[in-house]
Amino acid sequence: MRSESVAAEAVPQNSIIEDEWGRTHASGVHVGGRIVLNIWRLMRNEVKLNMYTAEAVAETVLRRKIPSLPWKVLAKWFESGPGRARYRSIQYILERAKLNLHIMNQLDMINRTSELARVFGIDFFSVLSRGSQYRVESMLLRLAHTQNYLAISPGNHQVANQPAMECLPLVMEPESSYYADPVIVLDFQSLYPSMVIAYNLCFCTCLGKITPSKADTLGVSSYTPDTKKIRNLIHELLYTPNGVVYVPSKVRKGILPRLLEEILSTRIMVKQAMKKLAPSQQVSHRILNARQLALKLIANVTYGYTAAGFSGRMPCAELADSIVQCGRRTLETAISFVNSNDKWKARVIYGDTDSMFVLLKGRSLKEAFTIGREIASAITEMNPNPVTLKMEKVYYPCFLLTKKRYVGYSYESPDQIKPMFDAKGIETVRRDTCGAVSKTLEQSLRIYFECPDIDKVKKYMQRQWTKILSGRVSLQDFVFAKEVRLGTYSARASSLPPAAIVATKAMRADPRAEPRYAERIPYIVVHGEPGARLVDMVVNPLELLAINSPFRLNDIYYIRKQIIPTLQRVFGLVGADLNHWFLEMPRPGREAVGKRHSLASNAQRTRIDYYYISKHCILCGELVQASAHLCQNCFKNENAVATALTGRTTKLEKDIHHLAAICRHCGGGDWCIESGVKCISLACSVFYERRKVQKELQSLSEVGVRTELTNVIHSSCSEAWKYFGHTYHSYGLEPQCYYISFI
DNA sequence: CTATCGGCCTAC
DNA sequence: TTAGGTAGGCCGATAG
Repeated sequence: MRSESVAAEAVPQNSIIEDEWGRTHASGVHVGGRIVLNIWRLMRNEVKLNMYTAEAVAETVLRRKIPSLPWKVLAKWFESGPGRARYRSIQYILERAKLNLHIMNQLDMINRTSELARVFGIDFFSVLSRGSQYRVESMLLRLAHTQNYLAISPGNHQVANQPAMECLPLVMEPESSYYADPVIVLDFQSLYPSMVIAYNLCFCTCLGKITPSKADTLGVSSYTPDTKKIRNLIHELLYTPNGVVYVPSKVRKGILPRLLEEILSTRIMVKQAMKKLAPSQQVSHRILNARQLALKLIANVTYGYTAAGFSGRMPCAELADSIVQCGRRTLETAISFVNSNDKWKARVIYGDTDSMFVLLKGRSLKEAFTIGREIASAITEMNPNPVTLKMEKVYYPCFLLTKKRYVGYSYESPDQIKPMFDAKGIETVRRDTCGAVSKTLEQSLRIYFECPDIDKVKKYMQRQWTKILSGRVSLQDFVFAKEVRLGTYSARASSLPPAAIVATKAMRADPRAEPRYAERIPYIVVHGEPGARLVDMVVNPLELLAINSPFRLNDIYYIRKQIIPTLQRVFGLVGADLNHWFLEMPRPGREAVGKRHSLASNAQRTRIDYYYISKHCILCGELVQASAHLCQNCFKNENAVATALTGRTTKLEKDIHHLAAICRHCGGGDWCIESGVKCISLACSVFYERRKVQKELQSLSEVGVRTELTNVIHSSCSEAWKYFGHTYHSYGLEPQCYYISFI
């Protein structure tokens, strides 16, 4: 999203000094007396997307497709003088400007931001422009004043010299496996705020470390505890597992516990108020929901404030350690309680910071819910207020892969009929893989969860690989998009990351293509010369989508480096060997001619695929030599060729007509001032489909007149065909469509 | 082939 | 002047 201002007039940009912070945080547009919102930056926090172009945001937020026209086309239209074309170019820009308002409206940004401002007690723009420390301080300071505390902030050197934090949250190493039995997931609700309240942990209740170390500091200030006095009173004090002592609340109630108590109890009140609302009171419901979310947010970042060692204004390592260590002890106690309680015959198989995964071997879903509730209330009972263990869900079945990575079918109540597909940390929820990986992974997991028969997964995957190898796929599923931060990359590294390579290449052609800091730049992997590194094989998707592109999708890279390793990590746990599945797979075109290949020759074939450009006969799908359109058999049968070509061409022309009609309606405008649709939105599936059909049509039109010539020349130069486009040109041939793909 | 590092993204 | 944290997995590249 390039134009993001909600501003009438902008001062020249060079009058503002753009420093590092401005580059990474500001909007780039400054208007006196106005608040300028960078909607692109706002959207990054609002919705989780692969790319944040206006088209992508409009599609998810507004459920509306909008066109993306190249600047070149717009400029040409505008310069064509008064008339329909110029009108269209202006209308296009106006539509984009209005889009900003629609998006802001749809997401209720202004009201929600205002609500945050009210809850935290800060001004509107600070909600968006400043960090969470500011919010915590705002609330903390206000409360501290009522208790007659005076706030004095430490200096930079004091913050820098504070002792390092020593305590770590508990992250269990899971028993990586497939679990066919119910696994209940229990969470401590707001664990860290609960610890602060339950144990009265605060800056103002901390007496320091009782086990004397070299420390003559507490947090950022110099302080030496009177250990003798403290030891004498130890039975009246609170002693946390990291060796720090706090006064109990009856002696002095801490500011932090008081603040968090108010936040949590207010949140409960707000949630109760929400339940009482009539269905017609939607506006009030939205406001109350925004309010309770704001309260949850502030409760959760309060711990971060005490632990903000790098950037913090008032961190306290001992306090932060106490919070972490109390939390850890709470979880560890709960885990060993479950493990040692024979009546449940349960075993904790994983836990992270505040959560517990409990395996109930041989039990039913219903029994799991009963036992889960028993465990939750038993452990809540064991702990001081307001510590609460809640049964979140039951996985049935699930895979635990590694720390922070798991996936399962989840049930939130015993009467739930249809389970939810719930994945954490794996490729289905990550944005550093492409659609081909996340979709095949999710689908094969669903297949396996529905019926744990690995053969079904195998069949499914082999079908997908066949589709990929024969090009019957949308290139949209092969686009990676990763954040690029130019200027932050290590000078010692041999090359930039792939997305940065593509970005800098675009900047060489046009300096205005410089990406925003942390903009997600799309790229796609194409075939390269033998031994090429990944960074040598990445291009802008538009380069591959161009009608006369010399590039070919590196299907083997996607299968062998992306899809297989990802699925292997999951299904390897149930004995699958994905590489073997791939090698024994019937190859595209092979079935058609009834040939069977041994494993060895398939392995060899795979290597050849990797190094040499090959493609498929447009009629039977048989693998053919680079840029030949037909296999030998089809080539010989002239009549069949003529009939097939005519039929295929007619169908494709119908397809392209249909697709163009969709594109004409997109955005409510007719963009066909010239012939052909000009939109190049990488967020739009229709664009990929349109290019695919166009490419095939073009090569079909060529095949009739060029077949003979192409076959002759290419049988003689196939050895030289190693350096894709370059060699091709040296033979005086127009680069044709290499990406023919259908069966 | 293994160890290590930089980069990216996620869980909590 | 601005700026919550740590743990942790995995890819790709390079050095040994």
